Amino acid sequence: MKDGFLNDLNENQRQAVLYNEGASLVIAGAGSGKTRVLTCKIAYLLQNGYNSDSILALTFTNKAANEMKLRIGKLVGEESARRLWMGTFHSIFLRILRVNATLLGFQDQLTIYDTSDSKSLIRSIVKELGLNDKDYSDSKMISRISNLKNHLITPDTYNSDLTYIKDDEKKNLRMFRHVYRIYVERCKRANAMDFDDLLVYTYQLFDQYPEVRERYAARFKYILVDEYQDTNYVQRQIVLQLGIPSQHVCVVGDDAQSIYSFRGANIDNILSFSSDFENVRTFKLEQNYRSTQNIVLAANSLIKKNSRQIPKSIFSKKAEGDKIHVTKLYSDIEEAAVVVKKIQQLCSKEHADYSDFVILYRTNAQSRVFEEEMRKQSIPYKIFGGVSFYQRKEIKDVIAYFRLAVNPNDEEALKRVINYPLRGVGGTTFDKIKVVAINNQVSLWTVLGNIAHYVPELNSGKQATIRKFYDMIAESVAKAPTESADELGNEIIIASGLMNVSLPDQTADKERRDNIGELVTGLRDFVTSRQEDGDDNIFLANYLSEISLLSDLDADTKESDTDKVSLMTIHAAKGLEFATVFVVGLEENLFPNYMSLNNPRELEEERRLFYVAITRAEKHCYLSYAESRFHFGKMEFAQQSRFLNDIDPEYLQYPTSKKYEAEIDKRASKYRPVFDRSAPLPPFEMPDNSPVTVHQSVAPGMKKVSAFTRSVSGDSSIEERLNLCEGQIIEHERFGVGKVKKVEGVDENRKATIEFRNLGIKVLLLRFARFKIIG
DNA sequence: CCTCTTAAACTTTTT
DNA sequence: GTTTAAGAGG
Repeated sequence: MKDGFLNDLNENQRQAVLYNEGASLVIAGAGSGKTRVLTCKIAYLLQNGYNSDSILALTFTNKAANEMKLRIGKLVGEESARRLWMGTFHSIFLRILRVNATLLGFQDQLTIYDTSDSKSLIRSIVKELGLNDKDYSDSKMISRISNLKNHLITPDTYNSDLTYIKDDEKKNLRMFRHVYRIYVERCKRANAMDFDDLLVYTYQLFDQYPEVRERYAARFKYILVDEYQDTNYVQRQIVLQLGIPSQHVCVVGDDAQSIYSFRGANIDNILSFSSDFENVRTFKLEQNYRSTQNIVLAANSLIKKNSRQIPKSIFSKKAEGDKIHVTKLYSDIEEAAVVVKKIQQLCSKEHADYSDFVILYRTNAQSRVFEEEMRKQSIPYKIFGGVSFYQRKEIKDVIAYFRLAVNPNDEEALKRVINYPLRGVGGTTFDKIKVVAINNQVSLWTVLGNIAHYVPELNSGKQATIRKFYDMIAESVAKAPTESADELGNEIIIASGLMNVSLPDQTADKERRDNIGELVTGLRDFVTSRQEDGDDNIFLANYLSEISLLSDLDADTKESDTDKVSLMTIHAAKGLEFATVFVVGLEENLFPNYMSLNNPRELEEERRLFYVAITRAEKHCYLSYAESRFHFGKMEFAQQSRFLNDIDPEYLQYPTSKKYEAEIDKRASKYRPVFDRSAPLPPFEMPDNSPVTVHQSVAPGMKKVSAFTRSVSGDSSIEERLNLCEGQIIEHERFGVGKVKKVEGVDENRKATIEFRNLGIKVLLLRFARFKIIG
């Protein structure tokens, strides 16, 4: 196709697309067609001599990358869009590191540690060093480490800098440097990288191997970066490493929408871009094509309250539109009910689609009440974020086995499944193995492979179980490089015994199995879709590196998912737009969040977050807050957010009419919280002649018995119990009445298989089991 | 020595 | 309201 798409651009947009002689900075206000500029620019480059694989386009979310690929595909054809190097910083760098990480002392099959893996490793290290986990909490450690990594401060640098060490002394974190050093060592020994490592090691690769850097710098003839205001120090450095030689770099961003400083993002990157490159041309996109004038003006008046920003004046030529509605409610429950009702109304009256609506909140925890209300009113909805599919326990279990097949040195995966399903390798045994591994500076896997040599004090039975586990994993390791991902995946699920585990709760058990089934389906889909793309050999390693960087936001939207109300955090909503937006929970301590109240910089970030929220709206924007809300399972009271006062009242509409107040009041009684939850409950009465005893409270010193325990008067003696025979009937303290099916073993190993009336078959170790022989 | 039950602690936002 | 650490029981 011709470059007809240039005609759809305004003057500034067109100039930004056409200028490709040197570095350029595009300051793009909310809704100003930023994505359009990026996609058109790439399409233009492709039509003017650049190949797909010579263009590098970096984004922050997979979602943004995929959407852009789709739009470029429409302009220039899917085939060349697919071959672009377009993706998140993390996924692109993983792709580079998978080829080059051996130079940095890694083996070729890298594992990615997600945040929970990192935390779990930190906890182990803190424990091993004998530090208390209050001062050295995993969250504190991980954020410190992340911060250091994002500023390219290695453990070596850290250890040789007295200012850091003195600072730690002052904060009573003297041992932190050891935690950091060991953490990095252990990741490396496990052949694993965390999210930050993907950036740090890429930087180091280019820094220590100039020929590698030159190769990639030459390959990427043009580099584009989306959301540049959200880049951190190391990301900026890598852009410099690759972009300085050619100067063909275009970054796009909006300082007003910088909302990731907690992750190390630095607004100054966008300000210093002009000095990082030569003769930078700057383009400003100030016309908002998304929202009505009222929304744009309201947002402008809000952001003006921030001190640091690049001057610009965003305007809209759309209709004036509604004012922004502000609603006060009694409780979080009422807030949910009113918002959902409003959506229903608008859908029936104005024939809006469900997908025109989004509910935005500050924290994921707020989604619950809305979810419940949507269910109750049977309105289709879709929650983004929160607990991702891949974060579910059963899925992480399966993935851990997959990870071991690809990289058996993966310590966190091994820790997770060495005793799941239960095989009798508990904490004590595992600790022994770990101590040996640390002392010998080898991985856990190495110890397991030669258990008799490393841990001779383990009895032969334990050694045998461990050898069995080792052989099972070793078999999958052997097959991983040659067998297709879906085949091997299925084999592993069977061999691991994960499907033999059943949960006591039937619904939970079914859900668990369904989820594993869904994972298997997903794996098969992944393999077939890759095969359709012409890749014949798809291994578990490919699958893992694909999913390790996926978040739930990226979950592919199925056809059936189209017409639904969206629920998400404001962070997740960046880059999206909706006809009608509800921003909920506008209360002090929640939004702005209490964590940021003491720090003016963080408070400004919260305000930018609010700015992002409002500017998602095309036509209607509703703000609401509740005077009371459940938090930590307790009722808490709140005041309206200071941010509501930051918007020029000219653009706001408070519902002041008498009629409205009456209506709210009427509804309120329905949702008004019950305040006397703490009042004493009436005594719980048990039916007469029940053998069940209820202990509501236990006097100090008394043995505690849980409620509803069937009391057995006097167990049989140990001799009687050890002489138990087949066919006898017993009554167990907890399990109730059962019949002895089988007795085996001698002396202290003597066990009985017993069929209980209510609970089915159990095996009891007679030395320990407490029961009474009743027949 | 392992496993189940109970207690405590915690939640900002994400690759 | 939910997930992880310590204690008791088998």
